[in-house]
Amino acid sequence: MLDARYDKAREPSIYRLWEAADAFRPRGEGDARTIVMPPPNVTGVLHIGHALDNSMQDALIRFWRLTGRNALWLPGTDHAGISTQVRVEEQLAKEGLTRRELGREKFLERVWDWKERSQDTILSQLRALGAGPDWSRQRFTLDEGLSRAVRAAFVRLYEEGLVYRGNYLIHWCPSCRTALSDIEVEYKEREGALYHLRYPLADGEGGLTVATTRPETMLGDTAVAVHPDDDRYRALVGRMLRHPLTGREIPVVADAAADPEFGTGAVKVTPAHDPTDFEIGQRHALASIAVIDEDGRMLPAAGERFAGMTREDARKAVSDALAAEGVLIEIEPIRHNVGTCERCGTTVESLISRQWFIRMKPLAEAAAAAARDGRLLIWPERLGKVYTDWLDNIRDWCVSRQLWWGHRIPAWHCASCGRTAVAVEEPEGCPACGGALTQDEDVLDTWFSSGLWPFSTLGWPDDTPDMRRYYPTTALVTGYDILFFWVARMVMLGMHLTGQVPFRHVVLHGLVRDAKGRKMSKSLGNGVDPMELIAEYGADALRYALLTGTTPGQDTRIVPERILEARNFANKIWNAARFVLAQEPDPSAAPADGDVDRWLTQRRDVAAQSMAEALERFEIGEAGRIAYEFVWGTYCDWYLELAKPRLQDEGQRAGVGRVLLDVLRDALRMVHPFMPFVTEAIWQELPGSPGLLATDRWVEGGATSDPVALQRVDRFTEAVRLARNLRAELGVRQGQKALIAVHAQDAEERAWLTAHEELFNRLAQAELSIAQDGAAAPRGALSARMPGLEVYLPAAGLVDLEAERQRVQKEIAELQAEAERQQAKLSRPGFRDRAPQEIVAQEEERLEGLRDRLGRARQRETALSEL
RNA sequence: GGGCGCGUAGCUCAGUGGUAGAGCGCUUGACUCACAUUCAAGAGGUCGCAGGUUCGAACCCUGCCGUGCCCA
Repeated sequence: MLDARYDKAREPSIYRLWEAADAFRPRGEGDARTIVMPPPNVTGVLHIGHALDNSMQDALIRFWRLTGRNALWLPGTDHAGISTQVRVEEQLAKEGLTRRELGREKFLERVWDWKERSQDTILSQLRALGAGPDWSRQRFTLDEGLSRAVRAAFVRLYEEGLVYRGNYLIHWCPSCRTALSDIEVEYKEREGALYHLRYPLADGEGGLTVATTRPETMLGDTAVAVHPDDDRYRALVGRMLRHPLTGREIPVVADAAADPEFGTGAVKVTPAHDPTDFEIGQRHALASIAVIDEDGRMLPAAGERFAGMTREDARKAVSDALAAEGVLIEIEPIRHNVGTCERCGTTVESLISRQWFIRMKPLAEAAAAAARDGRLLIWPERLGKVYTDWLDNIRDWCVSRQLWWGHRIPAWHCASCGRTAVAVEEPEGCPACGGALTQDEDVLDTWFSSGLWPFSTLGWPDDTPDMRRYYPTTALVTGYDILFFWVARMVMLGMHLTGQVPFRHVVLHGLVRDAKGRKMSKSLGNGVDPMELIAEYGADALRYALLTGTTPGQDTRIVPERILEARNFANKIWNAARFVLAQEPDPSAAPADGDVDRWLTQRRDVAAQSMAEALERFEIGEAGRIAYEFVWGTYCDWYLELAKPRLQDEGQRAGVGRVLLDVLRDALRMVHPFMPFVTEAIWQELPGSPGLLATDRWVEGGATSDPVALQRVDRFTEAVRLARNLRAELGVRQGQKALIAVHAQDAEERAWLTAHEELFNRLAQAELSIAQDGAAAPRGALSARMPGLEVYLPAAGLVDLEAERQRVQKEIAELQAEAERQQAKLSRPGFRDRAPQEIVAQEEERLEGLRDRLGRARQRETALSEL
C-alpha cells in the first residue's frame, strides 16, 4: 500500500531509473523532432526563468517521445564570455589579484575551474527539475568540436568578405575594458544636466550657443552643427568658431542631424566620442580628436589641465573652466537616457577603436525573408514583427571582445609585413612573407558561438549522421528577451552557413516575475530560487505551476498559491492511484463496457485528443489545463465515485477494476509531460506496467462512439447535482438520506435511472423515487429543474419558510429579467433574418427553458405558501 | 519620438463573434472506508471608459485613461 501522501523525496531515485534505462536517448521510428536546449551560462546557477524554459522543452520532448517520434533534446552550457570573466575577476579581487598579474594562461585555468563547478551545479539542477535531455550528446560552447565550428564559421565569413576589421566608433565599457555590440548597451533614464555653452566666432563679434549633456567631450570638438533649414543660424554656416578652451578653430556645418527643437538647436560635434557626431564627421570630412581613453580617463589631447582625469572629474573641471571663461551660459537639469553596459551597469563610452565586424545586411535580409514567407514560424506572431523590424534596421556587428575567456579570433598578424592571415588552423608562418605570426589577442562575442548552437552541436561543419537526421531542428524554445541577441543571430548564421533555417518554430515565452509583478533582480533581492521551490513543493508542482500559469509570449507571476494548487493536483493523482491499487485490479480482466464506462472512455479520448492538438500548437498551458480537468473533474470526481458501488458487486468488480486501471494509466500518460516524477512513480506500482512510463506510448483512444451513453451520464450527473443542491438548500445534514423524487419526461431515461438508482442514491445521499414528468408533484416539496427532468425534495419540517420564500422570490425576479432580455434578443430587428438557423433555434430553446423555469419557480412559491 | 503588451470575481490568471470560466480566498456543511494537500453546496463580475461595426461584442475597429515592456 502506498503512503497517503506522495513524497517528493522519491524524485531523485526516479530520475536514476530513467538514466539507468537510457530513457532520454532518441528512439522511436517516427519522424525526427529536435530541440536544442538554450545553453545556460556557466556564470552561476539556474534561475526560475530557466525552470520555465526547460519545463516547456521537457514537456514537448516527453510528449513527442510518447507519441512515437524520434525525439532529441540536446543539452549543453554556454561559456558566457564577459559575465563569467567578470565573476572570476571579482573573485580574484577578493584575493587582491588582477587577471593581468596572473597572466592569460593562469587566469584561464581559474575560469575553467569556475566553469566546472558552475556546470556541475547547473546539470544537477536540471536533473532535479526532471529535465530529460540526451546527456550523451551534451555540449559546451568552448569544447573542441564547437571551437572548430566557430573557427570554420569565422574563416568562411571572412573569405566571403562578410567579416572585416577596421577603425570605427564602437561602444566601450571602461569597467569591463572591452568593446560591446549595439545591443549590449542598455539605455537607462538618469538625472543629468544640459550645459549651454558659447562658442565665439573666430573673427568678429558674436557666436553660437550649443547645448550638451557631456561638456567634457567638448575638448574633442571639431565642429558645431546646425540644421540646414534653421533660419536662426543660416548666416553662420561655413564660418569658423574659436574653441573656448583649446583655441582651436572649428567650422559651423549644416547637418540634418541637428535637431532645431532640442536645446538651442546647435550641437557641438565630437566625432571621436559620439555615434551621431561620428556620422556628421564622416559627412563633412571633419577631423576626429580622441580625448578619452579605454579606462574612461582624459587623454593628453584633452589638454594638460585635464589629462589623466576621469570622465566624471573632467565634466566638473571643464564646466568650471568654461564658467571661468564666461562662456557657460546655463546648467539646466534634465532627465535623459544614458547608455550603460548591460553586464556591469557602467556608463558606456563611445570611442574609435580597431575591431572586427560582421557585415549584417545580406544575412539579415535572408533571415527576415524566412519569417515573412513562413519558412520560420515565430510564436506568438506579434513577436515575428519585432524580429523583422530589427533585422530591417540592422547595423554591423562588432564581434571582437577584449577579453580572455572565449574563442580566440582565428587571425594571425605578421610582425614583419603587417598582413593578417585568417585560418582555421594556425599557419606555419606569414603566407605573404614567411615572417613570424602572433595570434590576435581578442576573443569573439559569446553570441557568435551561440549563433552556431543549433548546428555546431550536431557536428557542423562536418556532414554527420546527426546533422542529417536532426537538422534543421523542430523548435527553439526561449524567452522573448533574447530574440535579437540569440534567435535572430542563429537564423542569420544558420541560413548562411547551412543553407537552412535552423529551426521551423520559435516558441517564445515571457519572463517570470515575482508575486508583485516585478522583474526579478539581484539588486531587488526578489529572485526566487527554483531549487527552494522544488525542495518545498516538489519539481512536479513547480513545473505544472509554471507550465499552466503562462500564455505564449506573456509574462507570468510566480505565486505560492499556484504551486500549492499544482502540488495538490499531484497528490490527487497519487491518491486516485492508491484507491485503484487497493482494488487489486486484474490487468487481464475484460473491461466493463456499461454506459458509465463508455462515458469515461469517450471523455478520455476527447481530452487526450485536445491535449495532443494543443501541444502540436505549442499551447502547453492549455494542454495542462485539459489534463487537470479530465483527471480531477472527470476521473476522480465522477468515475471513481460511480465505480465504488459497482466494485462491491462481484459481477462487475473485475471489469470496473480493469477500466479504472486502464484509464488511470491513460491519465498518467497525459499528465506525464507536466509531472514526470509522480506519474512515473505511480506507473511503477501498477500491475502489468511494462518498463517505464517515460518510454511508453501516448493514449491509444478508440473508445466506442456512443453519444447516447455520453448524454445519459451527463444528464445523470446533472440530476445528482440538482439533488445535492436541494439538500444543501434545505439544510439536510450530511449523512442523512433525503427522499428525492425525479420526474423525467423520457421513458427511456426513466428506465435508465431506475437501472442506476443505486448510483444515484449513493452520490446524492438519497432515497430515489422515479415518476413520469407531469405527475403530481409531491406535496410541499421544493424542486429544481433541467430540460425534461425535475427533481423534488419534500421540504416539510426542514425548511426555513421565510428564508426560502425570499430566495424563491429573488429567483423569480432574476428569471423574469433574464426571460425579458432573451425575448428582446429574439425580437431584435434582423435577428431572425441574419443569424444562422441553429443560433436562432438555440436562442429560442433558451427562452423556452427560462419560461419553463420561471413557471416552476412560481409553482414553488405557491407550494411554499401551502406549507 | 516610434512600436508592442496588459487592464475579466477580493487575489493570480484562462477565455479570438452566440447563456462569462479556473485555482486560491470567502460563506455553509461534512474527519463519507483514495485524498481535510479532501468532499458537497453557495455568494461574488456594468469583462478599464466612450464611441463604432454587427442581428449579436469580453472578443473586431477608433479614441481616451491607467499600467508595463521594447526600440531610437
